[in-house]
Amino acid sequence: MAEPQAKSSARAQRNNRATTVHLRLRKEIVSGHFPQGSALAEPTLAEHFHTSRAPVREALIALEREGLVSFEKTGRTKVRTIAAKDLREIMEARAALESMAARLANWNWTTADTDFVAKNIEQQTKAGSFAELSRLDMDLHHYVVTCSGNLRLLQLWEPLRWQYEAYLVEIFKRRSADDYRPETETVLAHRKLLAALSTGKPDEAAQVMMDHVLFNISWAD
Amino acid sequence: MAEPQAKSSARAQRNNRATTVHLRLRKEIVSGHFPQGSALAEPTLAEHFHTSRAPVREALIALEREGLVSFEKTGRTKVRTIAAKDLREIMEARAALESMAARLANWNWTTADTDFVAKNIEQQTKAGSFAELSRLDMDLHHYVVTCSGNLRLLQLWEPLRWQYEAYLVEIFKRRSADDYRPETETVLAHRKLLAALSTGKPDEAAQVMMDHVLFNISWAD
DNA sequence: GGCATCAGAAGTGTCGACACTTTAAACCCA
DNA sequence: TGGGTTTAAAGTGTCGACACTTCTGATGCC
Repeated sequence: MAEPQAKSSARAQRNNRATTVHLRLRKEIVSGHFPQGSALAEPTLAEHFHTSRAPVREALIALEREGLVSFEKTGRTKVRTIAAKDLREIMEARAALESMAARLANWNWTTADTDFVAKNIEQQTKAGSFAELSRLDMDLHHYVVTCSGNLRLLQLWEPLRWQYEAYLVEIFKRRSADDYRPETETVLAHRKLLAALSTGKPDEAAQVMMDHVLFNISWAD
Repeated sequence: MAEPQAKSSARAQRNNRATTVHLRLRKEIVSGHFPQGSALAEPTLAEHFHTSRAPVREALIALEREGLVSFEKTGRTKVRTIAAKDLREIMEARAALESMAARLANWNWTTADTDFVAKNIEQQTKAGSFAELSRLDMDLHHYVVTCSGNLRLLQLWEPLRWQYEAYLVEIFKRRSADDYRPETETVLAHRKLLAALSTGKPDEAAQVMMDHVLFNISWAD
Protein backbone atom coordinates (compact mmCIF):
# COMPACT_ATOMS: atom_id res chain seq x y z
CA MET A 1 0.00 0.00 0.00
CA ALA A 2 2.51 2.57 1.14
CA GLU A 3 5.10 3.36 -1.51
CA PRO A 4 8.01 5.11 0.20
CA GLN A 5 10.16 5.12 -2.92
CA ALA A 6 7.72 7.51 -4.54
CA LYS A 7 8.56 10.40 -2.25
CA SER A 8 12.28 11.05 -2.10
CA SER A 9 11.91 13.13 1.05
CA ALA A 10 9.52 13.60 3.95
CA ARG A 11 9.68 17.34 3.47
CA ALA A 12 7.65 19.40 1.01
CA GLN A 13 10.38 21.08 -0.99
CA ARG A 14 10.40 24.48 -2.63
CA ASN A 15 11.43 23.94 -6.22
CA ASN A 16 14.16 26.53 -6.51
CA ARG A 17 17.86 26.29 -7.25
CA ALA A 18 18.71 26.15 -3.56
CA THR A 19 16.79 22.88 -3.28
CA THR A 20 18.49 21.49 -6.38
CA VAL A 21 21.91 22.36 -5.02
CA HIS A 22 20.95 20.94 -1.63
CA LEU A 23 19.94 17.56 -3.06
CA ARG A 24 22.84 17.31 -5.50
CA LEU A 25 25.44 18.34 -2.93
CA ARG A 26 24.00 15.90 -0.41
CA LYS A 27 24.26 13.10 -2.93
CA GLU A 28 27.86 14.03 -3.69
CA ILE A 29 28.78 14.09 0.00
CA VAL A 30 27.02 10.82 0.85
CA SER A 31 28.54 9.10 -2.18
CA GLY A 32 32.00 10.14 -1.07
CA HIS A 33 32.67 12.52 -3.95
CA PHE A 34 33.53 15.22 -1.40
CA PRO A 35 35.74 13.52 1.20
CA GLN A 36 35.12 14.14 4.87
CA GLY A 37 36.88 17.25 6.16
CA SER A 38 37.28 18.81 2.72
CA ALA A 39 36.52 22.52 2.34
CA LEU A 40 33.22 23.71 0.88
CA ALA A 41 33.78 27.28 -0.31
CA GLU A 42 30.69 29.07 -1.56
CA PRO A 43 32.27 30.61 -4.68
CA THR A 44 33.72 27.27 -5.74
CA LEU A 45 30.44 25.44 -5.22
CA ALA A 46 28.56 28.21 -6.99
CA GLU A 47 30.73 27.71 -10.04
CA HIS A 48 30.42 23.93 -9.78
CA PHE A 49 26.61 24.14 -9.81
CA HIS A 50 26.48 27.00 -12.34
CA THR A 51 24.67 29.41 -10.04
CA SER A 52 25.40 32.25 -7.65
CA ARG A 53 26.34 32.09 -4.00
CA ALA A 54 22.84 32.66 -2.62
CA PRO A 55 21.37 29.23 -3.46
CA VAL A 56 24.61 27.55 -2.41
CA ARG A 57 24.50 29.32 0.92
CA GLU A 58 20.93 28.19 1.55
CA ALA A 59 21.84 24.60 0.67
CA LEU A 60 24.78 24.67 3.08
CA ILE A 61 22.53 25.82 5.91
CA ALA A 62 20.15 22.94 5.27
CA LEU A 63 23.02 20.45 5.05
CA GLU A 64 24.50 21.74 8.29
CA ARG A 65 21.20 21.02 10.03
CA GLU A 66 21.27 17.52 8.51
CA GLY A 67 24.67 16.98 10.11
CA LEU A 68 26.55 16.46 6.84
CA VAL A 69 28.33 19.82 6.89
CA SER A 70 29.93 21.75 9.72
CA PHE A 71 30.54 25.47 10.15
CA GLU A 72 33.94 26.15 11.68
CA LYS A 73 34.55 28.89 14.24
CA THR A 74 36.49 30.76 11.56
CA GLY A 75 33.41 30.92 9.38
CA ARG A 76 34.60 28.37 6.85
CA THR A 77 32.51 25.37 5.88
CA LYS A 78 33.68 21.75 5.71
CA VAL A 79 32.28 18.30 5.04
CA ARG A 80 31.62 16.96 8.50
CA THR A 81 33.84 14.15 9.70
CA ILE A 82 31.88 11.24 11.14
CA ALA A 83 34.03 9.13 13.45
CA ALA A 84 33.37 6.05 15.53
CA LYS A 85 32.18 8.20 18.43
CA ASP A 86 29.60 9.78 16.12
CA LEU A 87 28.50 6.36 14.89
CA ARG A 88 27.48 5.41 18.42
CA GLU A 89 25.34 8.54 18.71
CA ILE A 90 23.79 7.92 15.29
CA MET A 91 22.92 4.31 16.02
CA GLU A 92 21.48 5.09 19.46
CA ALA A 93 19.25 7.75 17.94
CA ARG A 94 18.31 5.44 15.05
CA ALA A 95 17.46 2.69 17.53
CA ALA A 96 15.18 5.03 19.46
CA LEU A 97 13.31 6.26 16.38
CA GLU A 98 13.16 2.97 14.49
CA SER A 99 12.03 1.02 17.51
CA MET A 100 9.10 3.39 17.90
CA ALA A 101 8.50 3.24 14.14
CA ALA A 102 8.33 -0.55 14.22
CA ARG A 103 5.82 -0.37 17.05
CA LEU A 104 3.63 2.11 15.16
CA ALA A 105 4.00 0.34 11.82
CA ASN A 106 2.23 -2.61 13.38
CA TRP A 107 -1.14 -0.84 13.48
CA ASN A 108 -1.55 -0.45 9.74
CA TRP A 109 0.55 -3.36 8.57
CA THR A 110 -0.78 -5.10 5.45
CA THR A 111 0.09 -8.24 3.51
CA ALA A 112 1.53 -5.97 0.81
CA ASP A 113 3.99 -4.66 3.38
CA THR A 114 4.89 -8.22 4.32
CA ASP A 115 5.51 -9.01 0.64
CA PHE A 116 7.74 -5.98 0.17
CA VAL A 117 9.88 -6.74 3.21
CA ALA A 118 10.05 -10.46 2.44
CA LYS A 119 11.24 -9.73 -1.08
CA ASN A 120 13.85 -7.33 0.29
CA ILE A 121 15.15 -9.95 2.73
CA GLU A 122 15.27 -12.50 -0.07
CA GLN A 123 17.48 -10.13 -2.06
CA GLN A 124 19.72 -9.66 0.99
CA THR A 125 20.56 -13.35 1.01
CA LYS A 126 21.82 -12.97 -2.56
CA ALA A 127 23.78 -9.76 -1.94
CA GLY A 128 27.35 -9.94 -3.20
CA SER A 129 28.95 -7.02 -1.39
CA PHE A 130 28.79 -4.85 1.69
CA ALA A 131 27.57 -1.96 -0.42
CA GLU A 132 24.67 -3.90 -1.89
CA LEU A 133 23.61 -5.33 1.45
CA SER A 134 23.78 -1.88 3.03
CA ARG A 135 21.57 -0.44 0.34
CA LEU A 136 18.96 -3.15 0.84
CA ASP A 137 19.25 -2.77 4.61
CA MET A 138 18.62 0.97 4.48
CA ASP A 139 15.72 0.48 2.07
CA LEU A 140 14.14 -1.91 4.53
CA HIS A 141 14.60 0.37 7.53
CA HIS A 142 13.34 3.34 5.54
CA TYR A 143 10.28 1.33 4.60
CA VAL A 144 9.47 0.53 8.22
CA VAL A 145 9.89 4.16 9.31
CA THR A 146 7.59 5.23 6.48
CA CYS A 147 5.01 2.63 7.51
CA SER A 148 4.87 4.18 10.98
CA GLY A 149 2.67 6.86 9.44
CA ASN A 150 4.46 9.43 11.60
CA LEU A 151 6.00 12.05 9.28
CA ARG A 152 8.05 13.65 12.03
CA LEU A 153 9.65 10.32 12.83
CA LEU A 154 10.66 10.12 9.17
CA GLN A 155 11.95 13.69 9.11
CA LEU A 156 14.11 13.11 12.19
CA TRP A 157 15.33 9.78 10.83
CA GLU A 158 16.43 10.87 7.37
CA PRO A 159 19.44 12.96 8.45
CA LEU A 160 20.64 10.01 10.54
CA ARG A 161 20.44 7.92 7.40
CA TRP A 162 22.58 10.36 5.39
CA GLN A 163 25.14 10.53 8.19
CA TYR A 164 25.27 6.75 8.48
CA GLU A 165 25.69 6.32 4.73
CA ALA A 166 28.44 8.95 4.69
CA TYR A 167 30.18 6.95 7.41
CA LEU A 168 29.77 3.68 5.51
CA VAL A 169 31.34 5.14 2.37
CA GLU A 170 34.46 6.01 4.35
CA ILE A 171 34.56 2.47 5.76
CA PHE A 172 34.18 0.95 2.30
CA LYS A 173 37.11 2.97 1.03
CA ARG A 174 39.38 1.27 3.53
CA ARG A 175 37.88 -2.19 3.43
CA SER A 176 38.65 -4.55 0.57
CA ALA A 177 35.66 -5.77 -1.42
CA ASP A 178 36.93 -9.34 -1.44
CA ASP A 179 36.54 -10.28 2.20
CA TYR A 180 32.75 -10.10 2.11
CA ARG A 181 30.83 -12.86 3.86
CA PRO A 182 27.03 -12.87 3.88
CA GLU A 183 25.79 -11.10 7.00
CA THR A 184 23.71 -13.86 8.51
CA GLU A 185 23.16 -11.82 11.69
CA THR A 186 21.53 -8.99 9.77
CA VAL A 187 19.27 -11.25 7.71
CA LEU A 188 18.27 -13.18 10.81
CA ALA A 189 17.30 -10.00 12.66
CA HIS A 190 15.26 -8.82 9.70
CA ARG A 191 13.43 -12.15 9.56
CA LYS A 192 12.59 -11.89 13.26
CA LEU A 193 11.37 -8.33 12.71
CA LEU A 194 9.15 -9.35 9.82
CA ALA A 195 7.74 -12.24 11.84
CA ALA A 196 6.78 -9.88 14.67
CA LEU A 197 5.24 -7.32 12.30
CA SER A 198 3.29 -9.81 10.21
CA THR A 199 1.83 -11.53 13.26
CA GLY A 200 0.88 -8.28 14.99
CA LYS A 201 3.27 -8.17 17.94
CA PRO A 202 4.22 -4.49 18.43
CA ASP A 203 6.25 -4.97 21.61
CA GLU A 204 8.33 -7.70 20.05
CA ALA A 205 8.82 -5.74 16.81
CA ALA A 206 10.03 -2.73 18.82
CA GLN A 207 12.40 -4.85 20.87
CA VAL A 208 13.86 -6.68 17.87
CA MET A 209 14.42 -3.40 16.04
CA MET A 210 16.07 -1.83 19.08
CA ASP A 211 18.51 -4.71 19.57
CA HIS A 212 19.19 -5.03 15.85
CA VAL A 213 20.19 -1.40 15.35
CA LEU A 214 22.24 -1.18 18.54
CA PHE A 215 24.08 -4.37 17.56
CA ASN A 216 25.46 -2.56 14.52
CA ILE A 217 27.41 -0.13 16.71
CA SER A 218 30.07 -2.79 17.24
CA TRP A 219 29.71 -4.22 13.74
CA ALA A 220 30.92 -1.22 11.77
CA ASP A 221 34.57 -1.01 12.74
CA MET B 1 27.91 17.96 37.10
CA ALA B 2 26.15 18.54 33.82
CA GLU B 3 24.77 22.04 33.49
CA PRO B 4 22.33 22.04 30.57
CA GLN B 5 21.19 25.61 31.22
CA ALA B 6 24.67 26.83 30.35
CA LYS B 7 24.37 25.96 26.66
CA SER B 8 21.19 27.36 25.15
CA SER B 9 21.49 25.04 22.18
CA ALA B 10 23.10 21.75 21.22
CA ARG B 11 24.41 23.34 18.05
CA ALA B 12 27.57 25.39 17.65
CA GLN B 13 26.17 28.60 16.22
CA ARG B 14 27.78 31.04 13.82
CA ASN B 15 27.55 34.43 15.41
CA ASN B 16 26.08 36.42 12.56
CA ARG B 17 22.83 38.33 12.16
CA ALA B 18 21.09 35.31 10.67
CA THR B 19 21.61 33.45 13.94
CA THR B 20 20.34 36.41 15.95
CA VAL B 21 17.22 36.66 13.81
CA HIS B 22 16.76 32.91 14.02
CA LEU B 23 16.81 32.85 17.81
CA ARG B 24 14.69 35.98 18.26
CA LEU B 25 12.10 34.89 15.71
CA ARG B 26 11.90 31.45 17.28
CA LYS B 27 11.30 32.98 20.67
CA GLU B 28 8.56 35.19 19.25
CA ILE B 29 6.85 32.26 17.55
CA VAL B 30 7.07 29.94 20.55
CA SER B 31 5.83 32.67 22.88
CA GLY B 32 2.80 33.22 20.68
CA HIS B 33 3.73 36.70 19.50
CA PHE B 34 3.32 35.51 15.90
CA PRO B 35 0.07 33.51 15.87
CA GLN B 36 -0.04 30.19 14.05
CA GLY B 37 -0.83 30.54 10.36
CA SER B 38 0.21 34.20 10.19
CA ALA B 39 2.30 35.35 7.23
CA LEU B 40 6.07 35.81 7.56
CA ALA B 41 7.11 38.10 4.72
CA GLU B 42 10.83 38.62 4.36
CA PRO B 43 10.74 42.40 3.81
CA THR B 44 8.48 42.89 6.83
CA LEU B 45 10.68 40.73 9.05
CA ALA B 46 13.80 42.45 7.74
CA GLU B 47 12.39 45.80 8.83
CA HIS B 48 11.28 44.34 12.17
CA PHE B 49 14.80 43.09 12.93
CA HIS B 50 16.54 46.12 11.39
CA THR B 51 18.45 44.14 8.82
CA SER B 52 18.24 43.09 5.19
CA ARG B 53 16.43 40.12 3.67
CA ALA B 54 19.48 37.82 3.50
CA PRO B 55 19.79 37.06 7.23
CA VAL B 56 16.01 36.80 7.53
CA ARG B 57 15.91 34.30 4.71
CA GLU B 58 18.58 32.16 6.34
CA ALA B 59 16.70 32.22 9.64
CA LEU B 60 13.48 31.13 7.93
CA ILE B 61 15.24 28.14 6.36
CA ALA B 62 16.51 27.06 9.77
CA LEU B 63 13.09 27.55 11.35
CA GLU B 64 11.43 25.54 8.60
CA ARG B 65 13.72 22.65 9.40
CA GLU B 66 12.77 23.02 13.06
CA GLY B 67 9.14 22.64 12.10
CA LEU B 68 8.05 26.06 13.34
CA VAL B 69 7.63 27.62 9.91
CA SER B 70 6.19 26.22 6.70
CA PHE B 71 6.87 27.11 3.07
CA GLU B 72 3.66 27.14 1.05
CA LYS B 73 3.50 25.83 -2.50
CA THR B 74 3.04 29.44 -3.64
CA GLY B 75 6.40 30.35 -2.18
CA ARG B 76 5.03 32.30 0.76
CA THR B 77 6.08 31.59 4.33
CA LYS B 78 3.77 31.11 7.32
CA VAL B 79 3.96 30.23 10.99
CA ARG B 80 3.25 26.53 11.01
CA THR B 81 -0.06 25.46 12.50
CA ILE B 82 0.31 22.63 15.01
CA ALA B 83 -2.94 20.74 15.47
CA ALA B 84 -3.98 17.76 17.57
CA LYS B 85 -2.83 15.39 14.81
CA ASP B 86 0.62 16.98 14.96
CA LEU B 87 0.68 16.68 18.73
CA ARG B 88 0.38 12.91 18.45
CA GLU B 89 3.37 12.81 16.09
CA ILE B 90 5.38 15.11 18.34
CA MET B 91 4.72 13.10 21.47
CA GLU B 92 5.44 9.76 19.81
CA ALA B 93 8.78 11.11 18.59
CA ARG B 94 9.51 12.64 21.98
CA ALA B 95 8.68 9.36 23.69
CA ALA B 96 11.10 7.51 21.42
CA LEU B 97 13.98 9.94 21.98
CA GLU B 98 13.42 10.59 25.68
CA SER B 99 12.99 6.94 26.52
CA MET B 100 16.38 6.25 24.97
CA ALA B 101 17.79 9.32 26.71
CA ALA B 102 16.57 8.10 30.09
CA ARG B 103 18.20 4.73 29.45
CA LEU B 104 21.53 6.35 28.51
CA ALA B 105 21.39 8.93 31.31
CA ASN B 106 21.55 6.06 33.75
CA TRP B 107 25.17 5.29 32.97
CA ASN B 108 26.63 8.58 34.16
CA TRP B 109 23.96 9.53 36.69
CA THR B 110 25.30 11.32 39.77
CA THR B 111 23.87 12.44 43.09
CA ALA B 112 24.07 16.00 41.76
CA ASP B 113 21.68 14.98 39.00
CA THR B 114 19.37 13.45 41.59
CA ASP B 115 19.44 16.71 43.56
CA PHE B 116 18.63 18.79 40.50
CA VAL B 117 15.67 16.64 39.48
CA ALA B 118 14.39 16.29 43.05
CA LYS B 119 14.44 20.07 43.46
CA ASN B 120 12.60 20.47 40.16
CA ILE B 121 9.88 18.02 41.22
CA GLU B 122 9.58 19.81 44.55
CA GLN B 123 8.91 23.06 42.68
CA GLN B 124 6.32 21.29 40.54
CA THR B 125 4.22 20.50 43.59
CA LYS B 126 4.10 24.22 44.34
CA ALA B 127 3.31 25.31 40.77
CA GLY B 128 0.35 27.66 40.52
CA SER B 129 -0.50 27.45 36.82
CA PHE B 130 -0.33 25.26 33.75
CA ALA B 131 2.32 27.54 32.30
CA GLU B 132 4.60 27.27 35.32
CA LEU B 133 4.22 23.50 35.56
CA SER B 134 4.91 23.17 31.83
CA ARG B 135 8.10 25.19 32.13
CA LEU B 136 9.35 23.01 35.00
CA ASP B 137 8.30 19.89 33.12
CA MET B 138 10.23 20.86 30.00
CA ASP B 139 13.27 21.83 32.08
CA LEU B 140 13.23 18.38 33.64
CA HIS B 141 12.89 16.54 30.34
CA HIS B 142 15.58 18.72 28.78
CA TYR B 143 17.85 17.87 31.68
CA VAL B 144 17.40 14.14 31.18
CA VAL B 145 18.05 14.38 27.44
CA THR B 146 21.21 16.37 28.15
CA CYS B 147 22.36 13.79 30.69
CA SER B 148 22.17 11.11 28.01
CA GLY B 149 25.48 12.49 26.75
CA ASN B 150 24.27 11.95 23.18
CA LEU B 151 24.39 15.30 21.38
CA ARG B 152 22.44 14.05 18.38
CA LEU B 153 19.61 12.95 20.64
CA LEU B 154 19.51 16.50 21.99
CA GLN B 155 19.65 18.06 18.53
CA LEU B 156 16.74 15.94 17.34
CA TRP B 157 14.79 16.60 20.51
CA GLU B 158 15.04 20.40 20.61
CA PRO B 159 12.79 21.09 17.59
CA LEU B 160 10.16 18.82 19.11
CA ARG B 161 10.36 20.95 22.22
CA TRP B 162 9.78 24.17 20.32
CA GLN B 163 6.85 22.66 18.45
CA TYR B 164 5.33 21.35 21.66
CA GLU B 165 5.72 24.71 23.38
CA ALA B 166 4.17 26.48 20.39
CA TYR B 167 1.24 24.10 20.68
CA LEU B 168 0.90 24.70 24.41
CA VAL B 169 0.77 28.48 23.95
CA GLU B 170 -2.23 28.08 21.65
CA ILE B 171 -3.92 25.84 24.21
CA PHE B 172 -3.27 28.33 27.00
CA LYS B 173 -4.87 31.10 24.96
CA ARG B 174 -8.16 29.21 24.95
CA ARG B 175 -8.02 27.78 28.46
CA SER B 176 -8.83 29.93 31.47
CA ALA B 177 -6.08 30.24 34.05
CA ASP B 178 -8.50 29.70 36.92
CA ASP B 179 -9.36 26.05 36.45
CA TYR B 180 -5.86 24.83 37.27
CA ARG B 181 -5.55 21.77 39.48
CA PRO B 182 -2.15 20.40 40.46
CA GLU B 183 -1.15 17.70 37.97
CA THR B 184 -0.65 14.81 40.36
CA GLU B 185 -0.20 12.38 37.43
CA THR B 186 2.75 14.34 36.08
CA VAL B 187 4.48 14.70 39.42
CA LEU B 188 3.93 11.03 40.19
CA ALA B 189 5.49 9.95 36.90
CA HIS B 190 8.48 12.20 37.49
CA ARG B 191 8.97 10.69 40.95
CA LYS B 192 8.91 7.19 39.50
CA LEU B 193 11.43 8.27 36.84
CA LEU B 194 13.78 9.74 39.44
CA ALA B 195 13.50 6.61 41.54
CA ALA B 196 14.52 4.44 38.59
CA LEU B 197 17.40 6.73 37.61
CA SER B 198 18.79 7.18 41.12
CA THR B 199 18.74 3.43 41.82
CA GLY B 200 20.33 2.50 38.48
CA LYS B 201 17.49 0.78 36.65
CA PRO B 202 17.84 1.74 32.96
CA ASP B 203 15.05 -0.48 31.63
CA GLU B 204 12.59 0.86 34.17
CA ALA B 205 13.64 4.47 33.56
CA ALA B 206 13.14 3.99 29.81
CA GLN B 207 9.73 2.40 30.32
CA VAL B 208 8.51 5.06 32.77
CA MET B 209 9.61 7.83 30.41
CA MET B 210 7.94 6.17 27.42
CA ASP B 211 4.58 5.79 29.20
CA HIS B 212 4.78 9.25 30.77
CA VAL B 213 5.31 11.09 27.49
CA LEU B 214 2.75 9.05 25.54
CA PHE B 215 0.20 9.66 28.31
CA ASN B 216 0.34 13.38 27.54
CA ILE B 217 -1.11 12.84 24.06
CA SER B 218 -4.57 12.55 25.56
CA TRP B 219 -3.90 15.11 28.27
CA ALA B 220 -3.44 18.17 26.05
CA ASP B 221 -6.90 18.75 24.67
C1' DG C 1 -25.78 43.15 -6.15
C1' DG C 2 -22.64 39.41 -8.06
C1' DC C 3 -18.88 37.95 -10.65
C1' DA C 4 -14.98 38.10 -13.89
C1' DT C 5 -11.06 41.03 -15.27
C1' DC C 6 -7.23 43.54 -14.81
C1' DA C 7 -3.80 46.86 -13.04
C1' DG C 8 -1.00 47.94 -9.02
C1' DA C 9 1.12 46.37 -4.79
C1' DA C 10 3.69 43.06 -2.38
C1' DG C 11 6.74 39.02 -2.21
C1' DT C 12 10.14 35.63 -3.73
C1' DG C 13 14.38 33.95 -6.32
C1' DT C 14 18.61 35.17 -7.81
C1' DC C 15 22.38 38.03 -8.78
C1' DG C 16 26.53 41.11 -8.33
C1' DA C 17 28.94 44.27 -5.20
C1' DC C 18 31.62 45.57 -1.36
C1' DA C 19 33.51 45.65 3.34
C1' DC C 20 35.69 42.85 6.53
C1' DT C 21 38.13 38.51 7.90
C1' DT C 22 40.88 34.57 7.24
C1' DT C 23 44.22 32.06 4.64
C1' DA C 24 48.22 31.46 1.71
C1' DA C 25 52.16 32.96 -0.46
C1' DA C 26 55.87 35.83 -1.29
C1' DC C 27 59.46 38.14 0.85
C1' DC C 28 63.13 39.65 3.73
C1' DC C 29 66.75 39.31 6.93
C1' DA C 30 69.71 36.70 9.58
C1' DT D 1 68.33 27.60 4.49
C1' DG D 2 64.92 28.87 8.12
C1' DG D 3 61.70 31.59 10.60
C1' DG D 4 59.02 35.59 11.08
C1' DT D 5 56.63 39.44 8.54
C1' DT D 6 54.16 41.61 5.02
C1' DT D 7 51.08 41.40 1.14
C1' DA D 8 47.96 39.47 -2.05
C1' DA D 9 44.37 36.02 -2.72
C1' DA D 10 40.26 33.82 -1.30
C1' DG D 11 36.11 33.57 1.59
C1' DT D 12 32.26 35.17 4.40
C1' DG D 13 28.47 38.46 5.83
C1' DT D 14 25.44 41.66 4.30
C1' DC D 15 23.22 44.66 1.21
C1' DG D 16 20.47 46.63 -2.71
C1' DA D 17 18.66 45.65 -7.33
C1' DC D 18 15.73 43.54 -10.61
C1' DA D 19 12.96 40.03 -12.99
C1' DC D 20 9.24 37.14 -12.26
C1' DT D 21 5.25 35.42 -9.52
C1' DT D 22 1.42 35.91 -6.45
C1' DC D 23 -1.94 38.50 -4.11
C1' DT D 24 -5.40 42.31 -3.62
C1' DG D 25 -8.75 45.28 -4.46
C1' DA D 26 -10.72 48.46 -7.83
C1' DT D 27 -13.28 48.55 -12.00
C1' DG D 28 -16.61 47.36 -15.23
C1' DC D 29 -20.12 44.37 -17.14
C1' DC D 30 -24.37 41.77 -16.61
